[in-house]
Parts: sequence; structure tokens; C-alpha cells
Amino acid sequence: MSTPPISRRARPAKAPLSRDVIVRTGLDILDRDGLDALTMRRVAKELDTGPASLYVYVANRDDLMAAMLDEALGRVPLTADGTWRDQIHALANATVEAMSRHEGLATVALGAIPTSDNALLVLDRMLALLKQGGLDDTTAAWAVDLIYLHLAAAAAEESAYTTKGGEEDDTIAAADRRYASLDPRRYPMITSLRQALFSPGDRDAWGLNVLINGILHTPAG
Amino acid sequence: MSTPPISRRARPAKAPLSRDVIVRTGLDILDRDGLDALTMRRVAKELDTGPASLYVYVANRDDLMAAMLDEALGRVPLTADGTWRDQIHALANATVEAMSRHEGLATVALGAIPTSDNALLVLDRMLALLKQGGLDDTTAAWAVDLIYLHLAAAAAEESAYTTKGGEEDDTIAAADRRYASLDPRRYPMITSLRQALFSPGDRDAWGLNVLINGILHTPAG
DNA sequence: ACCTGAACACCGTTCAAGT
DNA sequence: ACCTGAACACCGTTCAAGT
Repeated sequence: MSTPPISRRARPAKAPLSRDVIVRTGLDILDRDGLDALTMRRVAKELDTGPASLYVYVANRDDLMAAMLDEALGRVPLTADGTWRDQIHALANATVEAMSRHEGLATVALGAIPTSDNALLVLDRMLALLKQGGLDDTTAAWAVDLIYLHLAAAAAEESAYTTKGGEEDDTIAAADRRYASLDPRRYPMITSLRQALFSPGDRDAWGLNVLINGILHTPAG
Repeated sequence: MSTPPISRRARPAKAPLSRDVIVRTGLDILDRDGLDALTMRRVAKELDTGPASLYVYVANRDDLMAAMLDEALGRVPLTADGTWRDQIHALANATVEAMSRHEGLATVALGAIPTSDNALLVLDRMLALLKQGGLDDTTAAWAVDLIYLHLAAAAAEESAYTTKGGEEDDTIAAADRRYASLDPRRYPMITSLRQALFSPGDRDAWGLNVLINGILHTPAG
């Protein structure tokens, strides 16, 4: 049952290794099989080599994941049409989507001050919009931090619900059942507001508007 | 060099295994040696047993971490003095502290709808405060979600900066140097606002006030 | 310079066998 | 019922040796 060795000539040309191809392969694996499948060994296998070979281009797994996040953020469109608010929403939504689309990447964003090329491009664009809104320098600066943190968190949450094995609806239904079974004496507010807690609606848009309105009403410093 | 077996009588009484003692041992390891050290095998060793024994009380590593988060949240004081705003800040700060104090726990909170006893207690208390502030049911419900998400994210960030090997100041200084070396043509806003981006001040308190003010100005639904 | 086989020092989890 | 030794099927990373 063993395959005879195939001469280099005979088999399809092996793509040369590079940081870029490693990063893109990592993203593919993440999308196809999730975070647990993203191992150095799996990336190597996909590239028809051994894990040791990756370390020429990538310092370690964390470095690879940071590069993958940057690659994902590179696909965020930096400009949009519409009102000032529309443009902020468009940039925010695209950023959340870019992160949440690939399981586990949002967590990487939460773990470090953004310094990668494409993260900084998103930040620069958001900063331009905030300044356009008439904010002073300090408020705009603090605001961009806060918004980026919020987007990463929203992406992490969405990514977790969407990916984690089962369906998103199952997760919510299970939580709803749990809330329904709580002792009203111990959890009076949750029990009485349960309807509202699980009420449908565009919470992402609302959350971003809360941030925008709050920033407009809260000078920093 | 090998130690002779000690009779059961002679050695100190081995604490009986229980979910609680496993959870607390996990928290201890997290505090002493960080997230990477928190392995099932390490917890077992600390309890003088084998890893297989843990699975009687804990479904798997994720279950253990969820239980650890709940234990940490159980230490949050649920009441405080002062104005309405003071009370929200106190509850929020205590929650962030409880999470960020133990590396990696905040990420657990980000990955699931809160359903554990002590998380729900924090939520219930926050909900009471929000309703006290005059919010309608839907806004209060969406707001508590948003605030909890923000607190978990803030804790994750703080935890990452504080713990990640080196000092927090080093991380910031490195980011500052990176920002200083950016091409102003590609990153016009970041370069011109660099001072403001790294300006000192209580960003946590400001961020929470942004949320509170935004919620007060943004009805849900 | 780039690549790799083999090894090192680990993991989480399961399961049959013990008490 | 509770506990465990041993095993299974993996990990990330290093390093000496090759080209």
C-alpha cells in the first residue's frame, strides 16, 4: 500500500515557502477547520513540508497569528459613502467582519497594542473620521482606542457564538432556558427583564451608536 | 537518590479531591505561573494525583476555566456607596479587577453568554443600577450586555499588558517608538496625534463614562 | 541561505482496571 | 463511586546535518 517516491519533476511544482504563503495557508486552515486545527504541523503539512521549515519565516505560533490578523485587516475597505455616522459604521462593521470571520483572530487583537501595518491603517482612518466630527485631539485619540477595543471584543464574541461547534441559535436558546430557570429572589432583575435581555434587534449598530454618542458627550482628560 | 514509599499514615493527609479544590488550585497556578502553566497535568500534580482523576469533577479544561472565572467573579463586592455613577464605577472596576487579576480569564468571559452563578449576580446588580437610572427595559437589557462585553475586553487588555512577560511600560514604549517611526504620508493622523494617543489619564473611567453617557442618550430598539 | 529529520519535552483526554 | 496507570494521538520548538 506504500506509494513509490515520485521524482521532483513528476509531481506538481511545490510552491516556494514564504511568510506570505504561510500566513495565507494559516488563514485557510482557520476558515476550513477552526482554531484548534491551526497548528504549526498542520500548516507545514498543507505546504508539504515539515514544521521546522516554517521557523525560517515565522518566529512562532503567536507571530503567525499576528501576521494572520494583519492579513485579514488588510481586506477592510478604508473608505465608504454616506454621512459621517454612516462612514464610521461602515468602517466599524468591516473591521468586525474581517476579524470575526476567522475564529480566534479577534482575541489576538485584544492582546496587544495595534502596531501592524493594516491595523494602523484602520486606526488612522478611524482617527480621521473622529477628527472630522470635531473632537479635540485627546478625545479623538482615546476614542479610537476605545472603539478598536470594542470592535475586537464584538468580533471575539461573534466569532465564539458562530463557530463554537453548534449553531448560534442553540447557544442563545440554552442561555434563555438557563435564565428562565433562575430563582427570582436571587436574580430579581434578570428574571423580570428576561424578555428584554433576549429581545431581537441590531445590537451591534446600537452599541456603536452608544459609543459615538457617548464620545460626543464626554471630553477626555 | 530515590525516596522510599511513605505510608499513607506517615505523610500529610491528602486533601480529598473536589471540584472546588481543583478550581482554587487552578486559580493559584494561574496567579503564580500564568496561563501557559495552567495544564490539567499541572493541576493534578499540585494535588498529588494524576490528570485522569480531575475528570471526575471537571468535564475538560474549558469547563475548569469557566469554573475558575465564576470563582473569581464570586469575589466581586456587589454593593457600594456613593452616587448612582459611583456605584456603577465601583461595580465595573471590581469586575475588571477580578477578571484581569488572573491571566486568561477575561477571554473566557468574552467567549460565552454569561450563565454562571456569580456572573449572573454581577449582571443582576448592574441591571438594577441601570433601571435605577431610569432606563426602559430594552435599553437597560442591551446596556448590561454592552457594559459586560466592555468590562471583559478591558480586563483582557489589561491582563495581556500586565502579564505578558515584560513590563507594561516596555510594551507602551515599544508601541510609541513604532508610531514615531511611521511614514506620515501613509499614517497622517496617527503621526500627528501621537502625543494624544499616548497621553496619560484615567482611560478606564473615561471609557465607562462614555458608555454610561452614550446609553443615556441612545434608546435601544 | 534555506530547508529538514529527528528529537525533546511536553499536551488533553480516554479507558480498562482497581478499590 | 471514586480514583488511577498507562496509553493514544497529538503539540511547539530546537538543533545538527544537509543542500
